[in-house]
Amino acid sequence: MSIFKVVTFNVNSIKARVPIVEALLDREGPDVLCLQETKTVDREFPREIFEARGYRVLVRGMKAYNGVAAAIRGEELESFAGFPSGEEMDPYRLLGVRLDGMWLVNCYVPQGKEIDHPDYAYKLRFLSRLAELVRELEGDGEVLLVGDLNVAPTEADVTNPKNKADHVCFHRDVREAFEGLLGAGLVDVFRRHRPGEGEFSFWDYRVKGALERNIGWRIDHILATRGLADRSVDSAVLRDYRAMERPSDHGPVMGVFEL
DNA sequence: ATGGCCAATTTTATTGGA
Repeated sequence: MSIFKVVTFNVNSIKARVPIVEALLDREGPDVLCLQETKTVDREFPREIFEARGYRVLVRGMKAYNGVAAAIRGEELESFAGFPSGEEMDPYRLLGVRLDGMWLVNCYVPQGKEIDHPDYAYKLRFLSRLAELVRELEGDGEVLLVGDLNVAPTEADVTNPKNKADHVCFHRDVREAFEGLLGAGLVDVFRRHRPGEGEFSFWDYRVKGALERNIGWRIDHILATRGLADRSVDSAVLRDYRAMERPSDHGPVMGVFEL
């Protein structure tokens, strides 16, 4: 029996977040750290902060936008970026890594902009493909899907849900798409351990005192297939990192498993 | 209460984020 800790963190630029990510690695010592919105081309990614601490790092980044990375302890057995038959930007939003005993999937789902914007249709397609991918990967065993899914799945996952019906992160269609992931066999690991209200992972910079007043969204998720979810022992939002100097607008989300 | 923020690039404005 060993402890396996995963942390997912939308960094909103890896270069701007080096001190916070270093603190996260040193204090939490995750086995796997998945990052989104790294906003940095691969040759400029600060691999050294991970490698100096004994991690291997897989990156798929581009200039200014998007970008995902995974820091892992030990060797990946196999990896991929994007969907088998996907779209141009998908590889900068989806990283799959075969670890010992599971497929790890790190994703940054498109935000969608507005309900009538083409990006929202792309978001729904992305989530639909993600559910399809999960079903395929389940053929190999357990699947751990983490990342910024840009969906608050229930009314408990956002402040003032009543006026968010047409929001691209809360619209009924996008919540239905999230349900499609659960329908593919994934379990909301965070909710298994934290059933209460006011559990958020994103607090908008623009809302004055958002963190102190806890006005936010739970859009960063840790989902796992049943066998893995049954071995989870804890999950939490690490909001201290949102309160640090020069923070991301997201907080890291942690999941702990006994494997 | 979605902007008043923040980060990046096309930088002393614009764009995207959620």
